Amino acid sequence: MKIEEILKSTVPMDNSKKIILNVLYTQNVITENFNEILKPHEISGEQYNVLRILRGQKGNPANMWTIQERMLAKTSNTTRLVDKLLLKELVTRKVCPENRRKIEVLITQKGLEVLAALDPKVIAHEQFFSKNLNSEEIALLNQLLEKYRNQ
Amino acid sequence: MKIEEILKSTVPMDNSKKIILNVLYTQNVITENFNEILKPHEISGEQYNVLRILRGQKGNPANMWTIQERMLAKTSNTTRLVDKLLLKELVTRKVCPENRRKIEVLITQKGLEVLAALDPKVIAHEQFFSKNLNSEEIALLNQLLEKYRNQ
DNA sequence: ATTTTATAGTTGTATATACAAATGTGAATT
DNA sequence: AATTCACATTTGTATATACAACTATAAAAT
Repeated sequence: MKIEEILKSTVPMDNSKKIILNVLYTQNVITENFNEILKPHEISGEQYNVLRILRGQKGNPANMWTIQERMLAKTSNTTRLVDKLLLKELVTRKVCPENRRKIEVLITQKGLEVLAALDPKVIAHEQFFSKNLNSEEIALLNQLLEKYRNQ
Repeated sequence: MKIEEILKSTVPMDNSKKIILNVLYTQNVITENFNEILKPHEISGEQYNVLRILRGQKGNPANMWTIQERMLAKTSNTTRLVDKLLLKELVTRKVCPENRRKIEVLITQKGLEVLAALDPKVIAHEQFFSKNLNSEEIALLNQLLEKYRNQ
């Protein structure tokens, strides 16, 4: 459905405005859908994001700054996100012995199992949304988004 | 910048996953930039959204449901958003005389003035992001996003 | 007329987010 | 060695969001 119909706009919209609304609305649709997938596993989207970053470390610990810079929303409070994951025993944290200001965060076996259970659902989620586009269109959409935000 | 560089991904990513990350990240960039514009006017993005809907009513009152269905994020608590706008005297609310369950919300002169002050900044914001695309690419990006989320 | 069902909005509560200030540690300067 | 500066993370606090339960009103059914 076109964005004007969704938002029941009565006046015609500039294409530049439409992109903003389309990006914001598409993000909402994706996020709501993804939250449904996460709900039975009792983790939030941001917590999932942290777990993915930690798995990507392949056994190396990540400190708070490393996690922060790899996250989508840089404004998140990483300390508290890690606190929540710690309570669920999905990560461990300890002070770095070389530099006691730093914290070493690692994903646990339990954390890896949660991700493994989610993996097929996440792939299905990604493909669900792109199934209406052919591979050229998918590549083109990525290029246009990257070009769009390149200031 | 490409999304893999931004998120410092070490492994190559599927294009379907990239779209998700590109949409989420682009939304973050747009929203952060827009919040900077709103900050001096002391309203949030959601509050701005409600004011725009009310101005679009052209003098007709909007009830809570009408506001809700025209908002980007349908999960927002419209009552409390309107409460905040009421405190700032940007809207009025009264019980609908025909159906006392309904609430009639109207934008005030002060609300219209806030929007009027923001209008040029909002247009500049929209055009700032699309300046790297030509008009065909802008139209194409809208089409692809609409096709993408069409399930 | 009374009860049931549907509609419209509000409130409670728990959790999340935003942003600034504070804390603790290490490195550099005097 | 003491002071200053930079770095890494945490904490406080105010605001926002999510979701369910609740209240009030209207319409429909008995």
